[in-house]
Amino acid sequence: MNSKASNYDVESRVTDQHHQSLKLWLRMLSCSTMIETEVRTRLRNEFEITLPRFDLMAQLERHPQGLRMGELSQRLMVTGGNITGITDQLEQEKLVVRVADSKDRRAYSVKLTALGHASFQRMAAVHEAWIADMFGGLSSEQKSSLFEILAQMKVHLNKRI
Amino acid sequence: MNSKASNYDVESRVTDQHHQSLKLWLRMLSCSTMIETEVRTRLRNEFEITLPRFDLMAQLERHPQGLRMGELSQRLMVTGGNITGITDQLEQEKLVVRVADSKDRRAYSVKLTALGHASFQRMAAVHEAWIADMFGGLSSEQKSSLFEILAQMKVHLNKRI
DNA sequence: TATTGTTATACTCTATAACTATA
DNA sequence: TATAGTTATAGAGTATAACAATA
Repeated sequence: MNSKASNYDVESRVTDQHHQSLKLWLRMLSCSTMIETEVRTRLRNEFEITLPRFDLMAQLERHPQGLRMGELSQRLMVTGGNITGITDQLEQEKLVVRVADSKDRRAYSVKLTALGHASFQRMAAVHEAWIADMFGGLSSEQKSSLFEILAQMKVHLNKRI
Repeated sequence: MNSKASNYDVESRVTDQHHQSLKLWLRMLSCSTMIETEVRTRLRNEFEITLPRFDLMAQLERHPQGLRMGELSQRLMVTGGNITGITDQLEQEKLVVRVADSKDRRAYSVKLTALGHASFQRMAAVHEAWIADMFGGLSSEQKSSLFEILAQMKVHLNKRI
């Protein structure tokens, strides 16, 4: 085997691997975009809520003691100004409240109101059923396998991005 | 086994399945959002192009004979007005041209220019390397497996959405 | 009348940066 | 000074609907 042939093989394998990853990415993007678009549409049509507002409520549901604006900003991965806007809207609809922090007068804790909690429970149950239906084409084993692969993927992404 | 116990088991299995799907979806969304955000940022920083414009060029690269505005609208899954805007920008930069349709004077074919083709080739190679790197944490077998599972997923989604 | 594409407009989501109040 | 949050603004990205030209 001369070096030219060897180099060629290596390069062609690299290119094949590249193509495999690219095709995989396009397929993955297509699936998640379809689901996300559908979820956004249904949330709007059935509950008149946007996805970022739903996500903010989901965070508060998991943290009943409340979260500060800065924490919400980190968790939802958007800058502070946006959290102010989303929180304003939800507060206006009486779904969340800003509670003054007793120790730091610059800060607030945002909490779900009783109405917000009830409202989120109702939406979350329906939302979960939508997702279960959309993933219903996979066997339980396939879902587990997908879950594991994506876990590994995420670890790798956190190193590269 | 009485019917109450039996019902409870069924319900609990349903709920577990629901939770499994929901967790899976959140993980998948997180992975694809991370990749998509990173790709958008890099395209902007390194090539001063947005993702929709890159995607439109990718469609034209695959269809050298050109595509009509309506076809682009379908393929990119956005409404016509947006295609007009993206095409205007790309045409201004001499990357695409509108070619009058000889048979239907209402219609155009949009094609890549020589500059557009060369420019896309350069970007696509770098883009593909980014993706290969981001998926580099998975073995070839895991990628194949992910590819197959997503294929099945997509078939199912096309029935449900 | 129906279709192709354009224009006008508005809304959501996001980031950046200047700002206020407090630490 | 530094930090928590707000305000103001700008720019993607998208949809809807009215419109002109042509079929």
